[in-house]
Amino acid sequence: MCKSFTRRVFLSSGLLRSFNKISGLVVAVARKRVQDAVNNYGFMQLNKSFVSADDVAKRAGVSRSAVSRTFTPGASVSEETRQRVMEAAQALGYHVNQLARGLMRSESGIVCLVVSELDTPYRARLVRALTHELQKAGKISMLINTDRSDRSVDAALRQTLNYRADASILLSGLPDKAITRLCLDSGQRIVLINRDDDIDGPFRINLDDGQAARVAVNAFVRAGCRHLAFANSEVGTPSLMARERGFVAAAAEFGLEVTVTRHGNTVYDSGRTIAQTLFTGRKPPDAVFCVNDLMAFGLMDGARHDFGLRIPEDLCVVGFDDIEQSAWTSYALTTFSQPVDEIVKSSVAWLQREPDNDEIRSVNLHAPLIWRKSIRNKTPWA
Amino acid sequence: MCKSFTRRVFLSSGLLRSFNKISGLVVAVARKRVQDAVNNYGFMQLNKSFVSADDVAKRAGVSRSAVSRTFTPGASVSEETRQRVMEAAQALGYHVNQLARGLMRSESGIVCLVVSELDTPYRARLVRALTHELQKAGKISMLINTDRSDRSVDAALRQTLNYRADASILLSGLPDKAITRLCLDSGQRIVLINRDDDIDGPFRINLDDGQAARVAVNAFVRAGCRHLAFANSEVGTPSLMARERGFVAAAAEFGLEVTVTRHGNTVYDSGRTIAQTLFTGRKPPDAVFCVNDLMAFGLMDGARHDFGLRIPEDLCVVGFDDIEQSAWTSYALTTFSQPVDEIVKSSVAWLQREPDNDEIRSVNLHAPLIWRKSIRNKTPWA
DNA sequence: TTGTAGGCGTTATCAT
DNA sequence: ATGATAACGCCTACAA
Repeated sequence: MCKSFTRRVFLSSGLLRSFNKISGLVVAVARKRVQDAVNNYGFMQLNKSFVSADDVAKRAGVSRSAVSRTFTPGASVSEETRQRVMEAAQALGYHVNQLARGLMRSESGIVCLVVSELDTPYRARLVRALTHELQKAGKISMLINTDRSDRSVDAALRQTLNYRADASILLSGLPDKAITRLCLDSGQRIVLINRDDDIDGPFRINLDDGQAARVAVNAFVRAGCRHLAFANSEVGTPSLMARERGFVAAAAEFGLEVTVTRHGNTVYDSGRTIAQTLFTGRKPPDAVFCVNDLMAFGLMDGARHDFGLRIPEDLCVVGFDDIEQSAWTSYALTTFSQPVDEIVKSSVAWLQREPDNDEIRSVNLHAPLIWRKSIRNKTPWA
Repeated sequence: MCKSFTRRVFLSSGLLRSFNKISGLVVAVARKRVQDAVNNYGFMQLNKSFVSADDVAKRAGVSRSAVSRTFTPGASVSEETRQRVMEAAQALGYHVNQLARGLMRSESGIVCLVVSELDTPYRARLVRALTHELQKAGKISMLINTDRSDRSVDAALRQTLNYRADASILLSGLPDKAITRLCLDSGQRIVLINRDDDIDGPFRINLDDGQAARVAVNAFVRAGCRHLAFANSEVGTPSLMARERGFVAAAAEFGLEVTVTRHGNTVYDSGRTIAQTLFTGRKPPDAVFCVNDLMAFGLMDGARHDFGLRIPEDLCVVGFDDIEQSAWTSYALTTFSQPVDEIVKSSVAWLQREPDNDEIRSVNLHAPLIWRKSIRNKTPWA
């Protein structure tokens, strides 16, 4: 018999079974109710009804265990019973109840994605790729939005603990370090993307920001730029700061100074504001490395519209992320490409390893420079 | 005692309890192993260990039921026991196991978001807002990526059934109608956003596309445009087609013909391609309504760069969605705004209603026109 | 209000 | 290879 969750219409099957032992009459009544419901809703349209392994077992004439084994990859079942079970399952529309399975096994199959500002192009792309890859690996993703710093964030993160998530992937945001610890202690595997926290235990994925910054300086120098500037936000994420430090250091090797500006969030408007600051100053730059494509767009729009500068003739710009908009003709931004595929692949691969092999703990990926039209010399090293 | 899931290090507590009944000696051995593990991992750092309601009950000196009731909103517990339970729970770090709870209750607290092309700005914004609102409502979101039309999509959607999700919100993509039915029959509540499927049962949210199209025509006419065009993709989503039909119909009322073009997906490149077609034709338009902001950007870039057209002097453009980029200076696109907040609020509100009150089944929301600089007359009706 | 008992759907264990 | 049985952690009558 199928089980029904609906409270108003039927007796719950639990109750039904209890009655079963007491009196045949009551059972008959209960059956009638079910029949009525079936008539109301049409054939086999019971509200919120699920088929259990027990049902399948009965129909196939085997034990629950046989059913369980049929749906467990590494188990030993004879081909014949396997066939019969599958057939019965098909007919009844049976699917393993992951809630119950998760209760028994150590893994629930749930991976939780912790994200803030999901509508940022780069984040959205990453989440899209991650969910896809996780699905291919048979995992399901839970999305935790850490936008507001209310307590709702902590609550949500705790939720994933309550659902016994196997792992968490932290893309951004600032979940309390204590909660990260809690997840870790609960046996979750944790992946940190572009967040250089000093906690031990998670798998950390970072880009070689320093090297990228050096490449940017090189490109600018070869284009004949002399007045370098760096456009940063005030967010202060480790990876953002690494780009800044790297740029300043590499410029110093050429004997060049860098005008460093920081403003607001890492978004378009901040770039726009920085353009105002930079080009009204007494030493306007002829090259700007923006910590982010979004800021680069704002800076470019400001330079062009408010100051009539031509890019790349009067001003060279380099960004970071290579989001979709960078390829749009209005910007044609030369920028560093986030190796999204590599990030995703290595994350999921690590999640699938046995927790014992603790060799690798972090990975440093390379972000190649994508040449478009915001720097003068298209081929720097010919 | 805390329960441990790790297989390699400890005996499982289940085993431990069985032994408990057989021999005191074995128990002692098991305890010692646990102690060793504690020493290896540090204090209270057991691997994947969770506290159960039983543990809390023992510590608080009450029954399991009392603990359960304490964490069930509508239950009757005396203030005193409640206090003691909470205290014990705090000390032990107890959290309700939602997996087990979902097994008993009719609701799992899981809402599943079905999305394709998540990195589209509008989609990303919607998902961000949805997750936030759902979290506020105490729900947790599962993300289903329907990008590839492999069977992996169906598999993923089925997964949410297996996790007994309370509801699904379909933003896009083309999940098999049969599976939508399956979800419905399993008692899931379903919300359809901008997908005018003809299935009965789900809650449907749509925009008044026809009216928006009429407003667009009005705006063009008042700007003195005579040669109207409509830029569409070949995707053929109901809402996209509604905009097209509405635009053509409204133009007809003014005795104006519309050049309708459809190309590829609803993205930037398609707009670019359509610009080529439109402006090399023998009757180039002076006004284009793009079904989508992304296509509008492509069209604008094409018109400006490849044909030297000025916007809005030579060409007026209107888009749809009002994504972040529309406000960027390079585009300053006049466009219809997706009422994301209303969409999200009404979705979540409907999900929280009792399934019985079947009054409302669909909602039609208004998309206001946001005036920027891609149409000549800024104030059409003064 | 509280404790007891039984069941939710699954898997792991142990005999056979 | 198969079946019975005992967990997993929780909820909910029911009786006290």
